[in-house]
Amino acid sequence: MAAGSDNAPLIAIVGETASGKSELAMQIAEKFNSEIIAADSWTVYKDFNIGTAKPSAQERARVPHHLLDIADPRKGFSAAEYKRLTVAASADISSRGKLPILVGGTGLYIDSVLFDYSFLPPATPEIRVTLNSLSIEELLQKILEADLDTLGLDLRNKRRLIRLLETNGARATRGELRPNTLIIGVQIPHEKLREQITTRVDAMLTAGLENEVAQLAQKYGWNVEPMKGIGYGEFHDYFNGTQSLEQTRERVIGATVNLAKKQRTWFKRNYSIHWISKQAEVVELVTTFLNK
RNA sequence: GCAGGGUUACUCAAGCGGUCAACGAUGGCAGACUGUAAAUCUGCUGGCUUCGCCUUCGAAGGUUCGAAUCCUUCACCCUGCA
Repeated sequence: MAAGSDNAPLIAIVGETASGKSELAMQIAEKFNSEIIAADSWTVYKDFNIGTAKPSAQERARVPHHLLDIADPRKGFSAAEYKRLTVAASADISSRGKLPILVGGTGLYIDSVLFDYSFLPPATPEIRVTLNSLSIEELLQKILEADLDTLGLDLRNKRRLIRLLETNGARATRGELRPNTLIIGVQIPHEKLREQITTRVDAMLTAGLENEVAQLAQKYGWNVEPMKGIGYGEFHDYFNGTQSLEQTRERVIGATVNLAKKQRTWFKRNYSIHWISKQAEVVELVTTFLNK
């Protein structure tokens, strides 16, 4: 069966960071003979463990997890690669008679799979470097000269302009929601989320986040992509001595809260999500879905 | 007690007679989003019956056609001399 035409049942559990979706997914997975596919742009990187809240070895022993530790921090990663690997993993899980559960908070990655995004060819590094050095005005000038259609494009977002030039004006497309898919959204009150984020950041610090960051900085330097992520980048000033550990902690918490907000905004526009607040509802939803 | 500096919207901070409901930053809210997405970008952020009106720039008076901007007094804070 071609990966793209795989129509076996698929469940996606989405939500803000620290909303409790991972634990929920574990329970559903154990109950329904499933395997989990992480839908997270940071847990794909190997060696970045504590700060990304990556599932532990014990959790992975309880339920098989896919798409973790598959990217080299030095090389970066992309949504297109994510889609390809996830579609394949999902088909593989289904072919073994198990239920794939997509779990995560990276909206673009999730939607790329659920709505069959058609990614355009990747950029060539040399061209990107060149385009990156240009100003927005210069990029617009080039777009004008190439007579590319800018309809609906955010002309103030440099990355979008560069991408338009790279694809020579081609636009990617988005399909309908994948058939036989159940999307569950975990939502909790803002106040409670903030509490859980604080608790989780403190747990990360207790688990040795500082030490992990120090080692990763040593191994990869501060410029690799995942090093700029929440829970890592904030430590740069701390190791420089210009910021206390408490200030670092607060910055990490603040950045996480902001991330949660952005995630909420992304998921809000997806009307196919079944938002739930109690776990009991989920078992019922999944049961009904599978018996259809 | 004398001399000088300060008091601006949630916070920080510009403004120094009209173009000021008041630059900017942070914070907050909302949104966009297809090969960097924990990224990148956008809008709003005194009140309201929102092409306009109302109430603001420590307080109260005053000068002026017109004041956050000038003058007087008062309150509080900081600095130097006592």
